[in-house]
Amino acid sequence: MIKAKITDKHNNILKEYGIEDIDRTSLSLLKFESGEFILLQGNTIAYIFIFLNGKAKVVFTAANGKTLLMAYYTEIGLIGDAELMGNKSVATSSVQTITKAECLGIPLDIYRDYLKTNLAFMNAAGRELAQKLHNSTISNTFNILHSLDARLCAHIAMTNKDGHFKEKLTELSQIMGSSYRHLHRTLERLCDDAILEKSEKEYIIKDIKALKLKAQEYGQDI
Amino acid sequence: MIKAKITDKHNNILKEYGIEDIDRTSLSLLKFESGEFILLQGNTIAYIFIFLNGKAKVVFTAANGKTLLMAYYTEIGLIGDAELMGNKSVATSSVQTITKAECLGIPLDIYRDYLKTNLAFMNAAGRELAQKLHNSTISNTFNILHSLDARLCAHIAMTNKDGHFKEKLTELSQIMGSSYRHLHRTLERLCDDAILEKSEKEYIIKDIKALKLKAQEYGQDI
DNA sequence: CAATTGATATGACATATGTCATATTTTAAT
DNA sequence: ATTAAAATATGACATATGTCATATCAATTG
Repeated sequence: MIKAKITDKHNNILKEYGIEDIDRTSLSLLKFESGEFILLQGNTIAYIFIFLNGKAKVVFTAANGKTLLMAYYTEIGLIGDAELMGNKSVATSSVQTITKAECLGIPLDIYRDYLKTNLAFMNAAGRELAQKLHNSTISNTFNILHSLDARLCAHIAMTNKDGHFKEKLTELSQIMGSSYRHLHRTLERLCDDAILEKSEKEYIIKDIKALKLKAQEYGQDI
Repeated sequence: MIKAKITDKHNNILKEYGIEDIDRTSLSLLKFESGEFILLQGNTIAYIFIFLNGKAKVVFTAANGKTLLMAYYTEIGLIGDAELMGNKSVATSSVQTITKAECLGIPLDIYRDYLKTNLAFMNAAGRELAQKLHNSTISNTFNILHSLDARLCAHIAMTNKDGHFKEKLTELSQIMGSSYRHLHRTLERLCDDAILEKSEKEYIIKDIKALKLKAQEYGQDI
């Protein structure tokens, strides 16, 4: 992750969150490579982030050590808001980029009190938190009602990089909450159905329409 | 549901939410019988509620019409906060009592703006919303990692009324996201294992320890 | 290069869960 | 009380998913 200076084009974003009068020199534009962690569950949170662009996944590590996929960031949104609002100093989940991504970082040592006494910000953060709760509900519903097949298709569609799908399957089975064996079987079937095609080192998405159809109305983001 | 007047003993609760200076005569103490709906998904929300006592379940109706169990209210907490914070005028889920329950009702036509410009309330509501999101995450994780058996035990333990378990099984299978057939099989097995016992019209909880053990760390409430 | 480890691949079998059919019982309506 | 509708109960079978064993392949290290 490298730090850069924020520019005037970020002004309207800050304004959306009601924090346009914040000191620009105390903010950072953070550029993450694919695979980097923006938040790591259990670690102290030093910044609240405004996710700007790219894609990231939210994963939660359960008490038994299993790590599960919870949500994605694909649009502008807050990271760390749940912890700020909940008065938690450590991250309650992890956020890991799956493409290059950019965030604005707002240092909490300076601005925690400012944010929590800023009505416009509290309203914006509350609105996002409500949306995240709703997304979590939708996701929960989807998980209960659908098979790995559908969840996997949703994941592949979401993480789609120009028609290629390449992830470490051992890890993927973990975050999808399935066994490696079953994940592999399910991928095999998607190949049999000509939705995917296996090449040497990755899967090619051959039928994105069918993929999205199987993923159905799994319309969660952020 | 019957309305009653609030009393001085509610003052400290109002204070916890930073709304102790609200006009008492505009508030109602609402008493619900078991099975009544405090919120009905899709209906306009006229009040934000402070759940005081009793037990209630949060259920969500998906696009396909299936209704699923999301959470419980067992302690003091807000109902309708997600909609208020998310600027939704209609309920995004339903809340139905499973015992007698009491709520304070704060009429939104009068107090919506007041609440959203009240920093203490916004902080309290934000804190609760963050907690609900976290509970939803825990619940989601539990659902992915565990079988109906464990989820059912958690539900029976949660709704336990002095050792008796009596619910409409067709409806229960719906909200647990399982088929009736499988729910019945699972209850049968709990009887085989002497955790439940079937009597004429209900199940008796014979081994609450074993029940809670199977339900594991499903520690979600509100 | 050999050896070890992690990742991928696959068969065999067990358990979880869904679907369908169908019978019985209970509840509600006439 | 009679009938219709809803709820309960259960068998049979199919599909989803997990566990275990094992083989191959790739990457890493000494």
